[in-house]
Amino acid sequence: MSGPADRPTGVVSIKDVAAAAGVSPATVSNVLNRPERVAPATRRKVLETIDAVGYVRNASASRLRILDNYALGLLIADIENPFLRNLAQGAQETAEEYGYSVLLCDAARSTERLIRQIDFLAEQQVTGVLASGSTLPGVGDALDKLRSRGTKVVLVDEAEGTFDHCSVGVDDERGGWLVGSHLLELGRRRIAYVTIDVPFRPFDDRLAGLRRAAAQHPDSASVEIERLEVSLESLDDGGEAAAAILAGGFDAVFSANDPIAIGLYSKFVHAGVSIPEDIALIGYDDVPMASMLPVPLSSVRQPTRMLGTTATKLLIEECADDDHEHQHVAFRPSLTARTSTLGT
Amino acid sequence: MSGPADRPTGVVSIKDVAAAAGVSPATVSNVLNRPERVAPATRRKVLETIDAVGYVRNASASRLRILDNYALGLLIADIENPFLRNLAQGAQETAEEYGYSVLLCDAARSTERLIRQIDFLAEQQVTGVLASGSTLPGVGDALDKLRSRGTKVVLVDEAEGTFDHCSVGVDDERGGWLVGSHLLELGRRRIAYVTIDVPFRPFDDRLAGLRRAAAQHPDSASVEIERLEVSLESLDDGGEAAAAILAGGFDAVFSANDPIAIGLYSKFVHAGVSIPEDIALIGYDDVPMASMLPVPLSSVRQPTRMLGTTATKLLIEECADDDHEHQHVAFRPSLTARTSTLGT
DNA sequence: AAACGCTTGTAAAACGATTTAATGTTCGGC
DNA sequence: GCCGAACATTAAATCGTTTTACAAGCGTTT
Repeated sequence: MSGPADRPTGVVSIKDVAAAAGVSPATVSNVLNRPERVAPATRRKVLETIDAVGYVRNASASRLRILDNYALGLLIADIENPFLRNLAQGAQETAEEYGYSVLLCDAARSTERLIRQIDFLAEQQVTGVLASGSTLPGVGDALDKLRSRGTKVVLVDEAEGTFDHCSVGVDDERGGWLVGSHLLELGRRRIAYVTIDVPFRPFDDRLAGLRRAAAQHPDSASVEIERLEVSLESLDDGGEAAAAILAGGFDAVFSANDPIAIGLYSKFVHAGVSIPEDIALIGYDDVPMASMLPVPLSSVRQPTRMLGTTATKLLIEECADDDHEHQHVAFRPSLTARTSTLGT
Repeated sequence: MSGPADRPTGVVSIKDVAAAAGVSPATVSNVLNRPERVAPATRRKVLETIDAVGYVRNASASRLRILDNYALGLLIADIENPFLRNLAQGAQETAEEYGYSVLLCDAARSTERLIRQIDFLAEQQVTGVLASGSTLPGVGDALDKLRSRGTKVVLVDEAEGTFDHCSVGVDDERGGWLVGSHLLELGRRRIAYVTIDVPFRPFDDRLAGLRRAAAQHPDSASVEIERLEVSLESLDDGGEAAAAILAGGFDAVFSANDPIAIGLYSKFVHAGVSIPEDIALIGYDDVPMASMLPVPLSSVRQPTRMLGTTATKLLIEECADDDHEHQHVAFRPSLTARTSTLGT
């Protein structure tokens, strides 16, 4: 499958183009970067030559000279997480819109890899980084080091607001509160909160919100909330949790994310429990699958895509503006009530 | 949050380190790249200095000089697709293992963006590219151009085998055949194949395999196969398809992927149809959710992760070896039978 | 005709890391 | 005390692109 006469001899540089077009390298560079500075006839000839010899700009050389490469790093702790994935897509799109290129890094749940990716981005001299997972051990330090070198950093999925950087997050406490209010309004009183067996800030915040809703309830004395755990490694095997819930006489289950909820749903169906008559069930994240279950699952939706676009805009603004005020934006989650809590 | 006295003045280069350590830049470089060539005492001092001044290697400068940067591009047509996502993870892991860094590019279903990403990778001078989506219009040409510049390219999710590159894929025709054989063996005769409304090679291959299984059946005259479509944009709204299936008197449904199958499942449950007594249901891809449904879904599992690792190994081998024989590896899918076809 | 401005084009010096070839240094052996 | 080998270090060239400062050409104005 031979194209035109192959040019096996290494890379073709701007000098080769210059020679072939009978101009100087500087002119070729001008054609590429400030076309208005070169006469139309010359410009055309150079462009033709570029096409003919198959020249492609060497980004390394360019960046070396330029110093700002208009590249952003997008640090995703786990691309399997739909929250982060949507966020990444919003970020990618926005960056593109503003003419920035994006280096997408997935740490696949490994803290160690996340830190390696930070080092990688540092070596790549990206202008800014959009980072998730900053609360993982060691990650915050690595990001601080990055920032001290002048790289702009915006944190995502982290609503705290006292550090010297921008951040964008969702108000998880409010999300939990929404769920609590919803369940209590429906008359549920014994609520199980099912979460994972490793500490994870957002999940804890959701529980706090749930508890606040309970405390605010007029009949708060009658409300009971219990925290249960499932193993992070085997979400689909929430068997013990399901058993504990059935044995515990709960009339509602709030699970810290949708996959857990769906696993529980399946267990409940097998046990002959009807949702929501016997037990109301609600998840978090509103994954596409939630609305597709036989009993559509109530869930809390987060404006993930917008998180990504907003964070990216903040980051780009910080990269462009020298005097820049750090901002902390917290988005509000919204509850989508479906059959699994409302009934039909 | 100030660490040690910040060094706001731009980047610290190898020269700065050299000056601070009282050696020449060459020595610093040697410490970094061939530590055995420098006396232990000097080495230690240089390393300390690097740490003290916070030096980070400038990848652009390094790559410019080196020419081979041991970087691979990972071109993913759609990171939402679990098949490609798993593949990407396998690839990433393997690349890491061999000391290659990875530039992960997600085209988010846009052909135009995919092509831009190819150009981006070309400018980055990556050594090789692992590409999906090569059958999309224009992508093949862009990859050819890349290859003509000397970049190694391995195709994924593409079982064809006559071009001048390696490729790795799954035998989709066989996958369809497995499903057909399974359903026929269970006594099903009127089979609906539900796919999306845009042409997609792997999905068509699955149908072909299904038809072959039917043709091979001793009682092939009694077997009926019909192809139905759902809109790509609204998988969860396969309402018409579900209605058509119920009206059509089918006793089995094979859907081209799991999300479609799960959507249909939900519709069937609402219509009071029991699975698999009235209609057997089987999907494709074996997503985690498949086994979590109240009626666990039969599906076809592809060795996606291994696809990624194998493809990456081929790519790296091609990058390292000058004389390299192109290979075409086709993996075999396997059927996981669950309640949705077997019953209890 | 001299002076000026405007348009095009170019030579040459960066950018930071690597590497080759050469220069110092040290030290054991005689 | 001298020679050569082995070791440690370095000066300088190089990678490809961008940019600054300048030169050349040419038309217009005075």
